[in-house]
Amino acid sequence: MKYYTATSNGFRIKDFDLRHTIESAQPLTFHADYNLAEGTLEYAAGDKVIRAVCLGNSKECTVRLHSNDMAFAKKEFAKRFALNDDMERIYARISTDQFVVSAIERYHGMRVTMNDPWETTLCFIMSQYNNVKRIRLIIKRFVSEFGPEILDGDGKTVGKGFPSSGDLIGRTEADFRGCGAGFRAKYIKSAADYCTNNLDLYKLHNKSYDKIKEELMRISGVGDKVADCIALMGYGKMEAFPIDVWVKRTLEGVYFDGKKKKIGDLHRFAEERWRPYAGYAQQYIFHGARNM
DNA sequence: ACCCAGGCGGGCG
DNA sequence: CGCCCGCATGGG
Repeated sequence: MKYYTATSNGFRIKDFDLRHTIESAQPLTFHADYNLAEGTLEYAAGDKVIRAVCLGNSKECTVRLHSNDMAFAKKEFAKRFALNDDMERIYARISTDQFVVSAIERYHGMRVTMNDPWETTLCFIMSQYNNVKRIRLIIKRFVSEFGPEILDGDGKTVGKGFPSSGDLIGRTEADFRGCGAGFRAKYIKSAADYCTNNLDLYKLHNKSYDKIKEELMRISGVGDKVADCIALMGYGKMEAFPIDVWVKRTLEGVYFDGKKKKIGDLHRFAEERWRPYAGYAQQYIFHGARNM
């Protein structure tokens, strides 16, 4: 049973909502350009620019892709937007109470995206003690300042790619501060060096959630919460349940009568309640909480 | 003007 | 261990 079908230049997809996915503050959405009125999206992936138009509704929609490498674009889009996720099964599992059910109703079709591990790492280091609007501003500056040029077939520049860790080697903390990274600049510098020379993020995919998190937390500037975000949105580890201020406040308010709980206790609660899709529950709780 | 933002590392008891 | 503090910067 497939939840989407490929067409010559795109997909027909069930239970997919581009808008809610883009607005839910995931790595791709920090640098992609999205036009709500037109339903259009443009983003860089690898050394390509991909454009997409989404028509229809969250139950059933059509995505038309534009790219000079359609095979790559289809593969990238399907992976990035988690088109293989069985949303009916996921919704059935995490619909444990009215709070989650109403969040699913409001944001039906929102996906937990699968992003490049380094892209995810940089984005979430940038997210600490920051707000979504400003994260977007800073990440876009990083792309335009440090990202490699993307060329079309005729050698003309059509955009900038997301800067790899190697692209940041040779840049200084001051360069990153110049983009508005602030006190996070030292973490970015350290992480770029570490991920270029000491830790290959692209060799962790087949490792366990625990092992991946342990490796990620060796990066300066990556703690428990950011590591969970990377495990979830960079490696697709659904047992990851990032607990930020929004999620913590919401869990305490909805499930613990407003009483303060320890992060560890909340992790155990979420794991028990929503496994193996705790990550999806988190994304709906987070997005729901932020929009109240 | 003042306050806060998808936390983290470091220092302290 | 747990707790508390400072941290750069742009927008409300």
